[in-house]
Amino acid sequence: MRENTLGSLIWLRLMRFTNQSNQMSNVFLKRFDLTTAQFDVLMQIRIYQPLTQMELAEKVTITQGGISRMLARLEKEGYITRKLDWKTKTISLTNKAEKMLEKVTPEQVAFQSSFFHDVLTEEEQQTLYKLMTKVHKHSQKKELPPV
Amino acid sequence: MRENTLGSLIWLRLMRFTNQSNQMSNVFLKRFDLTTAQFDVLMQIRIYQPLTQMELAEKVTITQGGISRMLARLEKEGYITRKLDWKTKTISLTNKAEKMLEKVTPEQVAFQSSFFHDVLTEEEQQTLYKLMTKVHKHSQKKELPPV
DNA sequence: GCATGTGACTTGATTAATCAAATGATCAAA
DNA sequence: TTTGATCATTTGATTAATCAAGTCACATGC
Repeated sequence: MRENTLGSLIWLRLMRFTNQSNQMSNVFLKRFDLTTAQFDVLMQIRIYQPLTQMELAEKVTITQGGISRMLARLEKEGYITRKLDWKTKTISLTNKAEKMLEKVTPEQVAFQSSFFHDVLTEEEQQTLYKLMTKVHKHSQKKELPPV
Repeated sequence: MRENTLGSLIWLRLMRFTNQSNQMSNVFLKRFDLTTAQFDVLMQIRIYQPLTQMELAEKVTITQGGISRMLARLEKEGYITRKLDWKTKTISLTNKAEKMLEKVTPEQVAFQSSFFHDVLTEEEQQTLYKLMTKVHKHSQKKELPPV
């Protein structure tokens, strides 16, 4: 047990939980023909539109190549448009996507929330959010030690 | 903002954090020619060996197909052996893997822990662990609503 | 003892992510 | 007005995961 610090236990829990709940979310969203990643991207566009691909990639922690292909798929589905302004493509949602999100978002939000709402009190949720925010913000500043 | 319940904010934080720290962990482990997933699998084998592929797949929340290929890779690298007992393959670590883990584990554990240790007090870590354990255990029991 | 079932694992097809090299558009300077 | 520099995006190669169908060894019932 010497090696199992509290931190590594937390890490494992977080990984297992997100992995698993992500899979469940994919199953849940299949009825709308969406993946969790796609829903996430569409929501970010909804909030921040219009924005560039780089900004979007940054927000959802995916590579530029990844966002390029993902947006190509969403564009083919008719959920977004990309227009070339100056040298940058700005992304916006189509009406089709707005309508779809209006319907799907409450369900998906309820689904996500149920993971926490069912077992934690309001106060515990506040605490969890506060702690994870601290941890997340810290990790974004983190430098990897040199090889 | 109506739609952003506390739960969905937590969900997003967790996803972003694990996604990002997982990527960082992959970079960190590259020096040992390992991925985070491989390290995770090897650690589980170390703790629970000997065990079957099904049990292992269950533990690391991956499909049977996934674990089959992953173990094939680890076997080719000389980290594990699989022998056919009755109709089940039991997996164990090789000496090579034991030695490697002895060296890598403390570093990886320290790396994981640093995400939490640097910004949370011991007590806050305890709280975070307790809350995530509750949430995780609950999610494992969760049934998806029917389509 | 043959046929059928079952359980554990593998594999083919598909999907989606990564990295790194290529493309394409604008700007800046000679 | 061509040449190079820079920046955003795309694309080819590779890796790894999923699902579902396939294999293989043993068990069980007729």
